[in-house]
Amino acid sequence: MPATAERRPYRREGEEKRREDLIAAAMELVAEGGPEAATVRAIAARAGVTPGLIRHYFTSKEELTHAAYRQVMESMTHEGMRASDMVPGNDPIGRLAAFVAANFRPPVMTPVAVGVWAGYMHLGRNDPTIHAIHEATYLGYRDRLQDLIAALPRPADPARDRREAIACNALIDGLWMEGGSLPDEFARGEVLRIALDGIAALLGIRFPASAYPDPSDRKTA
Amino acid sequence: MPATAERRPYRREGEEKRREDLIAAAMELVAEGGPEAATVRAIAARAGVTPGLIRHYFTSKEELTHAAYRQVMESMTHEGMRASDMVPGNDPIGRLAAFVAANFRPPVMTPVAVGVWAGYMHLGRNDPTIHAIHEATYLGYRDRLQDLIAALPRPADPARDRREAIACNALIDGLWMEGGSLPDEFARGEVLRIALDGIAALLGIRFPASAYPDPSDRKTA
DNA sequence: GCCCTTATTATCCATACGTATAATTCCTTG
DNA sequence: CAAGGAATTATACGTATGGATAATAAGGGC
Repeated sequence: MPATAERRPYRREGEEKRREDLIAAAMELVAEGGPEAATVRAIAARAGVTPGLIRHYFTSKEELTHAAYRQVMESMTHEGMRASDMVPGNDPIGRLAAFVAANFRPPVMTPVAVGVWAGYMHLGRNDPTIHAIHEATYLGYRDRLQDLIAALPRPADPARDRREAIACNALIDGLWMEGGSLPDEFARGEVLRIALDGIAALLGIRFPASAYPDPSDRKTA
Repeated sequence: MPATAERRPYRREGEEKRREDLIAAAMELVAEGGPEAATVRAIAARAGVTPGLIRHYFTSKEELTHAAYRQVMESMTHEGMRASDMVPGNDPIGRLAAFVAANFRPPVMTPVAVGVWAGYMHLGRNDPTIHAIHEATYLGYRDRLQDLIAALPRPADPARDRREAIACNALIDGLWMEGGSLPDEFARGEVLRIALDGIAALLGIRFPASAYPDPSDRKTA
């Protein structure tokens, strides 16, 4: 053992940036290889630090991975709500279309997001915190969708709205999963087009042509 | 250390039974806690043997878990095909309804099946064997669905059939996931009813009342 | 009823994991 | 420019994992 054991040089960073970097590194690794690939050592290497630092910012590795999971899930819901809230005027169909469309473009429909979701899905059955995050984001999403459906210009029927929200949510989930995990399987804009057509059929409405992606991308491969 | 170290007594079993037991044990553990819970020691304990025996029947732990995964996936596809093939006469709508219904009852829609599916889903991105099994069962399922849709009594339109098969597949997937992982969230038969209504809306058809579950179970909670 | 094959158990090994703690170096404050 | 504190690295520990090998006993063939 040489006495000249060189110690790795480093820079001090703000707490916020370090936490963000570690969460981002954990997200990437979970997306790539599932939760079991997001080891303390791998996360640290990806973030460019040494493993010990993780426990300086998080009381345990679990806390870090939970934070990463929550961030992915919340970002997805927030994207949809933000898009629908941006539609001006009293336009229930336009708001619904915007909400749907947000799910089928980055940053929501990406291999990373789908990978994280899949990697954590089964953990919710054993980990109460994961389960709580999953339930909160999942049911919150569906409730938001049901609100948009209930606002459509037609006779009120809460039981029907519930069933249709469940169906639309399932359709969006399935398409999002396929489109995000097999991006080369579909033409540009194809998944969104199928989603809008499907939701219109499920609800008995029509979306305006402006809600659809550019027709030049509509090729069905 | 006592010299009377008692060796565990055992019975010799046929190779077939031992393999089945080990696969079943691996399936259960994957369903309960994901692939990382299916350790060599846990599988052996569940099957009532000692860890060394696994390597006597399988060249590696991977080979065992792949066998378990393939068995779960193939059983799901076979259930749907078997149900639709059992419909007598030239009855495309009845065959489609039977295919759909098979997905929303045991042994297809169970927490175990959904757990195995979720546990292995993300592994397909790195493990070529898992990916091949996933792709074969997944696309095979969708092709089967598209065949049933193409057989409906209406003008032929392959491009439309493809889009509708993608949409129906996504709807079934999403509902199957929800219904299997949150069984207490839905009334008996509710998921199947929503699925049939949704697919009918997506395809512009109507299923006969006989395709639906017993009306006494239709309560919407 | 003995023996021999082999199914099964027991033990060992190298590795990787999460965590705890000690040692250092960067940066700010005066 | 000195000093102290905190951010970061380095090292060590206990445990669990998958796999390899040696020891044993169950049960069928003669």
